[in-house]
Amino acid sequence: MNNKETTYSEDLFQYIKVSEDEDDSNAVEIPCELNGTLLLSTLVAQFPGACGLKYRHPESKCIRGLRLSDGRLHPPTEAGWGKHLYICVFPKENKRKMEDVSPENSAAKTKRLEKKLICSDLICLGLPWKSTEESIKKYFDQFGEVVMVQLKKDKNGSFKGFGFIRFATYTSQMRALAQRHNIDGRWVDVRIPNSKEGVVPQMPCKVFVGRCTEDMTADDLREYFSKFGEVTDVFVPRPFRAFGFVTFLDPEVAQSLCGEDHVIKGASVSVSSAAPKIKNKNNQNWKEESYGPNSWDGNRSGPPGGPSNNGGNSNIDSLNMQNLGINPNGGGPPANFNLPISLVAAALNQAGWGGFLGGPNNSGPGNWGQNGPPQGGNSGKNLNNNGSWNQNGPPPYWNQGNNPNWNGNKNGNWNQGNWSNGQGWGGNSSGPTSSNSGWNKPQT
DNA sequence: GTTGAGCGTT
Repeated sequence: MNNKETTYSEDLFQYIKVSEDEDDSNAVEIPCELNGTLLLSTLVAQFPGACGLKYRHPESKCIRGLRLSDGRLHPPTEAGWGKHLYICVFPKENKRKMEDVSPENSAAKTKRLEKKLICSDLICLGLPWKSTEESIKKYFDQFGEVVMVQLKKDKNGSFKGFGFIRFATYTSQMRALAQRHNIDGRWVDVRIPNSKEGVVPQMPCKVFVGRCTEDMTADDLREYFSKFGEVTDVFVPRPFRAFGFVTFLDPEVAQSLCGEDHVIKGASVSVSSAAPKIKNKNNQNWKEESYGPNSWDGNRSGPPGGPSNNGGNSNIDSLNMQNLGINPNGGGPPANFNLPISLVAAALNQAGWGGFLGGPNNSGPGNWGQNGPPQGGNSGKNLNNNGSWNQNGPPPYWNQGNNPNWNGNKNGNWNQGNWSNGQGWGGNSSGPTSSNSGWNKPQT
């Protein structure tokens, strides 16, 4: 593909030795990419909080830093990585040992970590009654090492249906937060606990990709951007809108790409923050230019035929805060949102909330109620206190009227109509797909 | 014994 790949061809899948200091007894061998670079996300997966690499040059005896670009660390020379022991670089305020990530920190260390919290406990809501700490640990081990599971019980010792987990690494946590969870047939919400609001940094993982051409599919974007880091979601609106969204597992990868131009399928696309533009706080009309870096409107951001105006004030500042990494209310829509929730959901899902807002997005809803896809017909209680969907799902009008694309039936199930048939949300990887089946599955 | 929105005896 390029010269570097040729140059480093002997080093395909090469592992390099990385340690936190010059003592290599704790070194970890981590894999490089095909083109000879090392993804920062790969490094961070093993060394949470790491921001770079350095090594001691054998001749000069000096410490040399490695070049970091586009979320990738580059080998020190054209000859490749050599046999050096590479040493992690941590942000100055965050210099610490791996053990510090564990919850058993001293108070002083914990305080120092507050500036850049690596992991948080995560709350798991809606766990099956039959869950045990062992079974929950076993389930979440697929996302990375689970260092804590606490299932909450009442005074009688009976399980209350929720609990807390903690991963060893931020990457594992991100991975778990980035998708839905079906445990023993139940949809389980995994979220940052309310108690961690505003404490745990919620960096935006989603970028806006502008100047897309019509022949660029979600798969094209995924394939291209995967070389920078693990892609957890891609959204390409159809009909053609000349933009898309790509969500990375690692927010640092997302940030590193912002402001860059990239060539995909012979066309230059621009990558920028997915944070929505603020136009007019009052009377948001969700039309052209009112949202998104390059203009996109609320009408088309949801399935065609969805509600088209809001009829109320909105709290877009909160929305943007979320996109900018501020998490005022635990990841759900602002509690005082006055927009029709359908629009909010449609817009937010594309505005960078993919991993945290429930909705047709394979980042997965942390916030759908226990019944998974919304059930129709309710008395207006559509949001719980966190602004998440409750069991009743969105308002009845999602399922009524002349909006066949929102739902082909009125019984409130999302498993029919066009959610998965190529219209509206369907037809791209952001809608309910086989990889996130369960949109169709009622929960008891 | 049943149940299904929530936020943790640290």
